[in-house]
Amino acid sequence: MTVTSVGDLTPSVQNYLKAIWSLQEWTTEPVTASRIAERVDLRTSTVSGALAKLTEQELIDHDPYGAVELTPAGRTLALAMVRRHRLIETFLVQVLHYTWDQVDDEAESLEHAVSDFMVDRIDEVLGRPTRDPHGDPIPSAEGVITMPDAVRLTGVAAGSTVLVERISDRDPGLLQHLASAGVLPGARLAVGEGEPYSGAIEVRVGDGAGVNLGTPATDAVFVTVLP
Amino acid sequence: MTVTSVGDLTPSVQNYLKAIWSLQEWTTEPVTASRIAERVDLRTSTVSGALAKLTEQELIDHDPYGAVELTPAGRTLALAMVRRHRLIETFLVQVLHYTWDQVDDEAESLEHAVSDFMVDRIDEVLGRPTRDPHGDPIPSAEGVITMPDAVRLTGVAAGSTVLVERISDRDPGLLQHLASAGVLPGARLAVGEGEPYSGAIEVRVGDGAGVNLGTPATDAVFVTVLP
DNA sequence: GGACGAAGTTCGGTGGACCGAACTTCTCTG
DNA sequence: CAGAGAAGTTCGGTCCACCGAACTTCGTCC
Repeated sequence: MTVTSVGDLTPSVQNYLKAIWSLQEWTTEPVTASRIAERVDLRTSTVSGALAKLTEQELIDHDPYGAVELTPAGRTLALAMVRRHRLIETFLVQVLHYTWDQVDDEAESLEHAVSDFMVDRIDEVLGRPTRDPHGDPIPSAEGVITMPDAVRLTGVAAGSTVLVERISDRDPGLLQHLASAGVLPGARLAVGEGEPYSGAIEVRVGDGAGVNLGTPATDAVFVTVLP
Repeated sequence: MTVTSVGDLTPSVQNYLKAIWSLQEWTTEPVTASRIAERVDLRTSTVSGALAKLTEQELIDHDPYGAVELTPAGRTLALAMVRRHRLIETFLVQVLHYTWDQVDDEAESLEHAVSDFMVDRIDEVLGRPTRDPHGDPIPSAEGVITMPDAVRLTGVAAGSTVLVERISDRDPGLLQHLASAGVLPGARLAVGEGEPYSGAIEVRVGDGAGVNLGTPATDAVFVTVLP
């Protein structure tokens, strides 16, 4: 009795799967119960119980005290949730004129309520987009996702010119700050030195003025280095 | 500690309030526990318990074995849910190109997930509509609703010309049938005789061909009689 | 006015999702 | 290599929403 549609899952299960997938989207750090708990904002005791059920439903592999991994079935469902989330975000921005720092919360609740039919309609109306407003890739209806090979701005050498691929943070304040500085997906940045030992980087957007970005910000910005 | 926003209510409470309001939108029949149960598709024992809680929250007036009535606070919240529902339906039709028989189920789940902010955005994008795709009036953000004074097609005398104001049914099959016959809000109908004692009515839409409508259909169609 | 059936209520029980507190396991460090 | 602290698990308990079965109330009709 394998689950085939994400609509058959409870909202809570949908959330766990998406959280687990997200936690390993951009790193290879093992996914642990406490990291999941932090992500979904629940106690570890709650998560621990949930992991047992997910294991039983064969959506994850998890041996006690060990790391969590999605099974193929779990991954497929998680990607369906990620697809929902990112399509909804894109829709909110393009059709309802949300700003990109407003979409996450709204998408978080809508993603559990929309039907597969509606997801497809949204996809169609938007012209089957491949990136969401943060630059994140949108999985296809078949569950295929192609990750841009981007690096964190934090590690980029001074003097480089880079293209912003995606902004990973969910904090609206930081997103607003980056947006007002012009650091958006698709922007071209000239990377300079920061104040020595400050951990900050000086960045010029297009041909505009320079901005100083500290590590919280540079960690959130993923770029490809241009030749 | 009076509730002010519909978002503070549980989905279940939201449903009860909307159901109670809907049950007295077009009739003055007393709203009873069993009618509510039928509407929300739950057992009367469940509804009975729920009514006790709603009473305690001062959203309804209900003395045991008696009829149910919304308090002013309950009515305001119910109207907010009706507003959500009808705006979402309109949005699904106009923006996502749903047909009018597809919108009800989708709106039913979305209405619990959207934020007040999103409701307002939808309202704005649609140009602050006053009727939904079925012709039902949409309450304003302030909770004002103006009912068209329409009558059921069932009672209209042969020979009249009428304007379709609204279609009240939620059965997709009936809605499709009426739509394909051209019986839509805004349509002009010439009402004729039906087969004697059949309970049916012959109706001509615009200048098209005639259709026979039985009572299930004519009961669902609300019209104003033109001079 | 009494009895019957329909409508409504009460009550015990279920399942999901969550919590805090107590306990176990793991890991790292002295 | 022992033990402390962090991470993870277990367990009892809560709340919500629902159900079925048993019971009560109401209206009506003979």
